[in-house]
Amino acid sequence: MSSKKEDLLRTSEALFYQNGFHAIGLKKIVGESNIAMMTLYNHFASKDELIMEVLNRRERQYMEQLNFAIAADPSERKKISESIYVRLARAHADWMNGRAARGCLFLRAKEEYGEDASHPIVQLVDGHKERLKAFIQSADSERTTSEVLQLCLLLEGATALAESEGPEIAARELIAITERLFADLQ
Amino acid sequence: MSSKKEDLLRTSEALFYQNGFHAIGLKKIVGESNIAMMTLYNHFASKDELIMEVLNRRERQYMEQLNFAIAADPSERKKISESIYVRLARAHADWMNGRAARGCLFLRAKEEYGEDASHPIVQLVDGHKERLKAFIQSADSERTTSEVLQLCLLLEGATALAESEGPEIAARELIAITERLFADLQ
DNA sequence: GCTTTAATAGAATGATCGTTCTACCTAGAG
DNA sequence: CTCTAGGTAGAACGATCATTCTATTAAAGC
Repeated sequence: MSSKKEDLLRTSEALFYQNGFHAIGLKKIVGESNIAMMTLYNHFASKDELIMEVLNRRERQYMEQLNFAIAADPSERKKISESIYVRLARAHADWMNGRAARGCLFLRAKEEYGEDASHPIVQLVDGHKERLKAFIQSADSERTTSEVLQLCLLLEGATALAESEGPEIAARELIAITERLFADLQ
Repeated sequence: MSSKKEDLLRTSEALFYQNGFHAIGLKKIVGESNIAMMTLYNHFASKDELIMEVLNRRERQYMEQLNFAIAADPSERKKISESIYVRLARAHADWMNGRAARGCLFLRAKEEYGEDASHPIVQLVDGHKERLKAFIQSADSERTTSEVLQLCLLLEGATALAESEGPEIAARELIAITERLFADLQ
């Protein structure tokens, strides 16, 4: 991938997250990305398509982080017995900790473009949430559908709480709750 | 209060919640409100001030609902022993159940106007979250600060989960978690 | 009846929006 | 050297934004 396109995507994600999708203009985005307007339109047909690529990239990175967390790590014997849900919560906490706390970028996209449910951005977000549920379900098949939804509720709640309390506090409470609710089964 | 102003505030809240603050224009708002543009500017100095009045109204209504839930109801003897946190969770579930599921309007406002932290809208939202914490703390003084934050996390999580799963499912899981975590103390 | 107040429709303003166009430049491949 | 592909700056487009102005109307208080 062109390094210009890389710059554009990274900068776009930061600016969308910081300002919102409608609030930020393409002029500011290409300015901060140090590219020309036509370079953006050479890579993406429209602002909507840029947004969707940003979201797809972000989903890939987030899922990678969750996936890494549940992949067995032989060097960490004592944590191996930790429940899978607690490990997922820790991975989500790690995700939050390095970043600005401005909510879930996917939900924010759905909120801004959701006036009609058939909008491609909305469908992308709905797909993301479905894939996340399916991933959690498959990560621990012993858990019920209700437990899957409860972990989703906790992860979303931590992301939202971080917006007012900061990521560290939100992460701490997320892990505390997850440990009480989803301690190891055996 | 003028009935035109009432109409305007009610319509504005619905449109802001449905579309987002930047995404909806004042032309559409006055159109749907059946008022003239100058009537809006007769009541509010700017769009920002309209937004802040909408948010203040919403906070008043939400807090009223929470307050009603913990006020002792002598006709409901069997529920009187229910923990205060569970009753707050039920009140939040009731709040969600009648409404469209588009997240927390306060956090959305902060997300859209939060590029600088001194923006009046951001300060209003921060104040709202602080007041909510203080209310929960004072509603059950036996609980620790950490437990206050945990209930906040659950309420925020339910609001977010409702955006993908619907309010009924989110409400059900919120109450299930709250009952497990915060059953009555005695 | 007269005055004041609030509301009206609609145009105007200047800014910014997403998108497109033009004309020029640069670097690497053949 | 020449060709090509991708990048450049900057203007232009029509649409929409928040805000203001104008001129008119309807109702209520004295």
